[in-house]
Amino acid sequence: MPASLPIIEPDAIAACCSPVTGGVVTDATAETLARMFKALGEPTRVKLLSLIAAAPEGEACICDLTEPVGLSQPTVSHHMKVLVEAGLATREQRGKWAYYQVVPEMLTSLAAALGSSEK
Amino acid sequence: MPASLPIIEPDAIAACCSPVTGGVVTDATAETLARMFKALGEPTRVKLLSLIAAAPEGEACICDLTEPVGLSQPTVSHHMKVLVEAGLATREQRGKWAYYQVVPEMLTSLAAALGSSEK
DNA sequence: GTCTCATATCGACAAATGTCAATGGATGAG
DNA sequence: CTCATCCATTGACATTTGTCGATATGAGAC
Repeated sequence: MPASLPIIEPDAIAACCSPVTGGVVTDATAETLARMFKALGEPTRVKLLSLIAAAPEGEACICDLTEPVGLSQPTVSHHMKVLVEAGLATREQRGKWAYYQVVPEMLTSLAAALGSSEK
Repeated sequence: MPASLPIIEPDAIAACCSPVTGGVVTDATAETLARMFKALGEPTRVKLLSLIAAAPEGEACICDLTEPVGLSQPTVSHHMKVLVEAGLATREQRGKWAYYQVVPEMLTSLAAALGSSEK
């Protein structure tokens, strides 16, 4: 990709995205939602999010993650970048380590976009 | 793909999938969730689901969908197949038309897998 | 039966994606 | 300073994916 897409901000969905089943979504909304769903569309990334959420303090570095998922360090780093760019995780550099956390508000926003058309 | 994957049944997640943020998910759970998220990982398919949900009677045929999404009939048919195989939509043949509906339970199950780690 | 219409499938193609080995940067220890 | 460690980036490759035109299937209408 020529220039990577802007990172989706935590409040992007709450503002932009009407629920999928509550009227036809705009193209922009479909695009935004799809970007986040696509990030969740790989088993490895689902597991990575799960691992981070379950880790002590709710954070983990790359070195904590490579062994559980059984992939190389560059590959895990790549997956984490995808998750961060989708707004589903954050990255914080502390010393030599990069600590990743999940963004729960983003997950709940996504959940809202899926299910909030209850009648 | 040599043989297409089995269609995910509506109650598959409720049984299999612990919430992503509520402990480390199994490989099987990550796989199942990722299959459904991947189906939602295309703007076109998000819009298709939205269009069907918003259609009268909550159903639509391919011919109703091609014009709104601006894609060819084979392409729309392909996308709908993906959604059906992910368990997010159903297909019912009535006369010459194939009527598609969304599976709301699947969406709510997915939402539950995303957000049900509230504390 | 034939003909038409709605849809699915096939074949092809370009683009995107997941993966790794090798390399590059940055940080802290000595 | 040098060295080791953690991570990101690069380049390469095979696989997957989205798209279309062409064709096949299947269900009425006649």
